[in-house]
Amino acid sequence: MMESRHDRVAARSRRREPAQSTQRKPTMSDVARLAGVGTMTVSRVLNGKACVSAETAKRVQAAVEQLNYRPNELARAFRGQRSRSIGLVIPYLFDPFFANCAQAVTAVAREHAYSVIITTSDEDPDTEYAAAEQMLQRHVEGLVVIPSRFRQTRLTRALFGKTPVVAFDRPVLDPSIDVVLVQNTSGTRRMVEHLIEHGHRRIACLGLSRSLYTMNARFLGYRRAMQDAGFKEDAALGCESKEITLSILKDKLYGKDTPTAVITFNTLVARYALSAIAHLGVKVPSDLAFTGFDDFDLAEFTSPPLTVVRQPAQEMGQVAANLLFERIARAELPRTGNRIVLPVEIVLRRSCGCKHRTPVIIH
Amino acid sequence: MMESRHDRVAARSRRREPAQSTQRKPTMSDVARLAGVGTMTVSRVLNGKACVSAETAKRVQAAVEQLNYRPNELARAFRGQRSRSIGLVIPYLFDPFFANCAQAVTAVAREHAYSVIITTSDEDPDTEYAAAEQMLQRHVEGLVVIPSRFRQTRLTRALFGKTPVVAFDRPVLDPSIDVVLVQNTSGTRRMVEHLIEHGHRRIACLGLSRSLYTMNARFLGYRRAMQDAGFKEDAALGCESKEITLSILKDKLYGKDTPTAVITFNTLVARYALSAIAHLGVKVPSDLAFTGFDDFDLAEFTSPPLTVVRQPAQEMGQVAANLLFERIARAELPRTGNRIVLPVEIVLRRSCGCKHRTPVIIH
DNA sequence: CTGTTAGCGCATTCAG
DNA sequence: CTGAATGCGCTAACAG
Repeated sequence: MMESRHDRVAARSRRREPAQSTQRKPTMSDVARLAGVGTMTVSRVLNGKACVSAETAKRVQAAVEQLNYRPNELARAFRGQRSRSIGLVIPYLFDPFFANCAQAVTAVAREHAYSVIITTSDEDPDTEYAAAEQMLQRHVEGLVVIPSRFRQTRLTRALFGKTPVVAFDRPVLDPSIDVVLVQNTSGTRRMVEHLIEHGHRRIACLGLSRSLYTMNARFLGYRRAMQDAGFKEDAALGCESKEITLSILKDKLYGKDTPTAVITFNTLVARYALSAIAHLGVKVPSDLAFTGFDDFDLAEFTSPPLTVVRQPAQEMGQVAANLLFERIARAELPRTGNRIVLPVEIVLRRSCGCKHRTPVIIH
Repeated sequence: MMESRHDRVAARSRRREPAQSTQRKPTMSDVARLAGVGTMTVSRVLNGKACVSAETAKRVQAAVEQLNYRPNELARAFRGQRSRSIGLVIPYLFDPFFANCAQAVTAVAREHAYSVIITTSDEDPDTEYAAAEQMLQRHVEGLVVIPSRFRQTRLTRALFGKTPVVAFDRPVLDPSIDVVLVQNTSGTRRMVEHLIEHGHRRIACLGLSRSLYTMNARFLGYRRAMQDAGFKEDAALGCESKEITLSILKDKLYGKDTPTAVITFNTLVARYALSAIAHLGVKVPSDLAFTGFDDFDLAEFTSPPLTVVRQPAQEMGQVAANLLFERIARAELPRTGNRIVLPVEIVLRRSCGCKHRTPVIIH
């Protein structure tokens, strides 16, 4: 029985001998052998540790080139407890707003020479949870996430242990987690106030469920502005589809107390509403002033150009990612996380009733 | 000296003893100890190998739950030579077209329980190359990539070795790499033919450099249609900015042989052109018929609604990812790769001169 | 059905 | 300044 084991070992060594030109990727010891040094020396050269003579360093470099050696990041991460990767969890990628956030995060990660593992949660808390868990199992060094529905998200500090997490666009319940937001409430309020300055009194808002943090925050801004002005709220927060939105809008516009202005709470709902408005033959802004939350590339070319609250998507992703890398560098978790709120801009085009030939931006 | 080593080892064992409630994540041997079995048994249970009695399996499960054990994916990947991850390299994420592609890829990956490492190349061959190399070092099992400029991309089979790669949206030079494309040329040709049917003879095209595969392919479709009809080409393929596009369009529209119709080759250029057209006060479609390549969410709400060639972004990502997973499963590389071309649709709205109240889609 | 042994490729000890 | 030994957590290959 000793025999058989010996044989195996021998076979193994034999297999390893060539180490060259076979399909197997070269390892550090291949490099070491070729350079006539120990593996540690190679490791040191690769990691730029000073304590290697220029002489040997050069020999090692040469061997690396010759073998076209590339360190196995997997082994390195496994051994060194540092995976040089972060996780990114967002609801969707087909929403340009989220995509812009993601772009910023990947850009920051690249600056730090980190990889990004990305997953879409589809706004589903379970998918989100599974994604986070999966990333943790991959030992990401940190996580940037746009949490799904506020009250339902299963993301907690307990799950993450000592892995830093930054939430953005929407907060999580756990106050020890950093969060980066935009001025949802005040942005919306200012937009509604602008509508009021145009002389509107009956202003409707259109959005999705208030169980989404941003929807609720924007609704609160709307409510605040309306209450301050002493006007009556007119909210429809179930615009889940083009059809539903059409029927909601039809009811409103053909009913009594017809609104003379609306604000939509995101681009998706704006699209549904625009579609309904076109269908109903309503003229914007003469019959109905139209405003939205979240700018988009072609907002200037809709008819009429849309007045919107613009949120800094890229900046938000960037700030969130930078915050995460700070945490990673510091390697200590705060009792209570940061809460950063980024300013929004009001972009006045013509759908609100303004006559500007080019957009006017208010900070 | 034997002493000292012995001491170290002893210290180590001691440190390991508790294995409980400390910060350290539980390992398989923690589970094994708790369940009173060997680590292999735990491994087998976790990987669903049948050869474990239901009895022990249950004990192991219980131990896993109790310790809240999660396997270390890094170790697993390192050991098993299977990282269960793929790489995704795309030019940008802020372009909705690319973002949609990415969304589809991540969705397919999730179905396969694979992670996705994402990087944006910014259309830069060097960044792209570095990204690919980085992913290879992380031992992704495959790569899905939208290559940067055709002739410059440094992505080659040699770089990838036996790791499968699927290119999409744009091909690579290496014919052994699978590629998924859309009907760029014929789509554009059909669109131009439609313009011709509307009675246009002087049709200009606006795009970016032909060094981008898609630009060139679309230009070829334009050229083909114009030549077939016996009309003169009028191409401007340097629309790199809003300003440049404005000056190009101004020259064209105020010059002689004024075009009566244009086709833009992507959404970015469409935006530049739309801006210029608004600036110049040109009426669409009466003064100038307008068409584009690549549909977008709000194309219906521009003024007038835009007629475009619609390309199946999500489907392309999906097909590419599925192809990759096939290759991964098969574990053998083909001499010559697949070349899949997906059909596009012509979406007739009103900017081309059609009077449709709702879009008409031609397959 | 279950346990033992060994090693994936690297970097952290420690000893020269 | 350099090298040898050791083990990260897991699983393939065997041995019982």
